[in-house]
Amino acid sequence: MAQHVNIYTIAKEAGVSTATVSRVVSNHPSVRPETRRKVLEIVEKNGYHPNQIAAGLLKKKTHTIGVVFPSLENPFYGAICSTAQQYAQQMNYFVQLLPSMRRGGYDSTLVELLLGKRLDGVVLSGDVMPREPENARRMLRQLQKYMPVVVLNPPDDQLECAGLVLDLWGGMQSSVQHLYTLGHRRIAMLGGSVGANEASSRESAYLQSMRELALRPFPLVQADGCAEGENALLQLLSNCDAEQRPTAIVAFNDLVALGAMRQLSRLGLKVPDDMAVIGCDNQFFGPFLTPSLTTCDLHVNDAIQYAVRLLIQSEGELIPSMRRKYESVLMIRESCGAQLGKRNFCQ
Amino acid sequence: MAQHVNIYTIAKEAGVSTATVSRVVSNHPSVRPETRRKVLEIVEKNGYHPNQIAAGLLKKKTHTIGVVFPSLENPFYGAICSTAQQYAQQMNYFVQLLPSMRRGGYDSTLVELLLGKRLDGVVLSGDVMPREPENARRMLRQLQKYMPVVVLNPPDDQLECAGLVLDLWGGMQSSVQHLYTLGHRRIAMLGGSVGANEASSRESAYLQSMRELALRPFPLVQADGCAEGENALLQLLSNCDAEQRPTAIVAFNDLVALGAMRQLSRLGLKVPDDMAVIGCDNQFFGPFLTPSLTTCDLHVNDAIQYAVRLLIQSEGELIPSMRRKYESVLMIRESCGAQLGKRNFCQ
DNA sequence: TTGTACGCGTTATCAG
DNA sequence: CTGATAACGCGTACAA
Repeated sequence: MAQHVNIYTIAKEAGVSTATVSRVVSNHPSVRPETRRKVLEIVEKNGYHPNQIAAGLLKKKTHTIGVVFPSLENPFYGAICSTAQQYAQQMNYFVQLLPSMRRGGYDSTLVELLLGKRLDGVVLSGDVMPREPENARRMLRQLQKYMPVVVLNPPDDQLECAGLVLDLWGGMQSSVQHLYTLGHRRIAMLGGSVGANEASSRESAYLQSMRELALRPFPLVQADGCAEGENALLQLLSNCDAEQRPTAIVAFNDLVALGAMRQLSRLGLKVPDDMAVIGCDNQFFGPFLTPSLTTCDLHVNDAIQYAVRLLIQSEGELIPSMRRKYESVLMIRESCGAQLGKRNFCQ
Repeated sequence: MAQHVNIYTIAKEAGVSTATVSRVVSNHPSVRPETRRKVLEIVEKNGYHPNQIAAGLLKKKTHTIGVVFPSLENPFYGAICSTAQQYAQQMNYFVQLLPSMRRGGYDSTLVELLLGKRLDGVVLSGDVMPREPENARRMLRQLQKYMPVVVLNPPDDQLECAGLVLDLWGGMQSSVQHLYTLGHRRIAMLGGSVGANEASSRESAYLQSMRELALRPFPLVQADGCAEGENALLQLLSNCDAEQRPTAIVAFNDLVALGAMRQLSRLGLKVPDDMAVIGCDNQFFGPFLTPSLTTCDLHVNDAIQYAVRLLIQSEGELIPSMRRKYESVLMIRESCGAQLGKRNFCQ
């Protein structure tokens, strides 16, 4: 495979200095048109492509931001990468995908990795933070010593970082409240990952919301993803007799909701008549299910877009510690049974 | 924000040469244990993180492969990135996301970009190739002069490149054939993007399959994505009277199929009894719809995994021009009405 | 307007 | 086992 020609080759062949070649390829104005033309000709002839690695070494800028996520299997993180990509592109930046190595929290190798890459900034999606607050604090401090960081859903309010906070808590609360308003009294929560921060947030929101409404919460069933959602529903129903079974479920996310709905249809239970379902995330497929899925939009796109903007605008400087909250709004569709205009909301 | 310390600082403070520091941090065996210990101590104390950019400059290796795609909105490309990411990670490589700038084909700036980044290789997903064969050929030649390339679904058999070919043609054919076997005679194709290569492949497969079965093809309706699928179905039905309407549709992909199914349910038409539906792509949500979606698995994951492997194993050398085909298999579920064991296949 | 020369932070080579 | 030094390819003061 052909060797890349470098700036020296071009300079020599064009009979000018490397400085001039550099000026030509970076569109510096102060170069005689004729010289420019000649250099460009040689550049074209030899197929010269300036080495951005070398340039970056000197300029201390990679024009690249990293996005760290636990797994792209989950479309939630896929959407995050997608949004980050789109917005970065507008700003003439690039995105590098950085999976967290260990399931459930990153270790110090990730910090080494990120710092070694000299990225211009990094977005940490919430679930990649270490469990132990002490570790999280230490890693973040180490990282932020050298690199701008934005954390999506920081696990801890005390953590010194720029944190964008999705309202998972409020989303769960509105969902439960909405179902209550529709007349439901036996409301279950379905799914959640063991020990995940967001999960515990949603779970505690569920438990507290139920308590405030003087309702008895159902035991939580772990699940993430469609297949697990299918199983979790079965497990939920097998835990109680038919008379005491929930009349409504709030799923951990839209995937779990989808799995649950599938299982319900298999069992011959109609959504929303026999069982109301509310998801969480507002994934693309929600409006197109039958019945369409009531879910909670977390405005994660806004958050990611802001994250990317913060990182780029920081210009390599530390982003001051702060929190910015994003509102969650319930997207009321059919699966919750709130057929607007057909049914009395407060029956 | 703190400056990164460099290898000189460490060397001086540890009282050794930069060469020794380099050997220590890269685990070179020939260094006295005591020296190593001492250096590591200084490294730890000062928070030294070797600059991979600088290392890459010398080693001419970025440990990064690029994935070029038209848009991450479409989960098909999301899955591609995800798979590439996972497999690259196993081989200790990284993935950089590279959107094609222009809708419908990349221009020469993309080549400049890729070459400038000195990536270790690049996967071009099919739809990013230029329309005009002449341009495609030229860009690919330019790119492959310096960088290993694998093309997913190359638009042209003559194109000199390593091409992984998904069997979109065969997938469409099996779908039509399957519906025919189930007794359908009025089979429509729904969706496709204007001028896209894969699209035209599927479209021509549809037309030819219908011809071979002595059936009259329905006029093609453009669509991609769920929302467009919804509309396309309406358009399809409005083009013919009720007696002549199709009894089965093959969708351009699973997104279009989902949109179509939604619209059908809105119109009160039952899938598969009133209308059989087959998708294409085998997206994650298919098994969990009601009815579950019959679709065509293209083994795109296998292809991408192989692409990444090829690129990494090429070690920077040109990958010989070749074609490797991936089989497509029909995932028969409920939406086509072939309820196995319930209905006679060859009625 | 153009050229010289140095620095960016590593690693590899070669001599000791 | 260790050190000195030359690449790697580019940008940019500074001088001309």
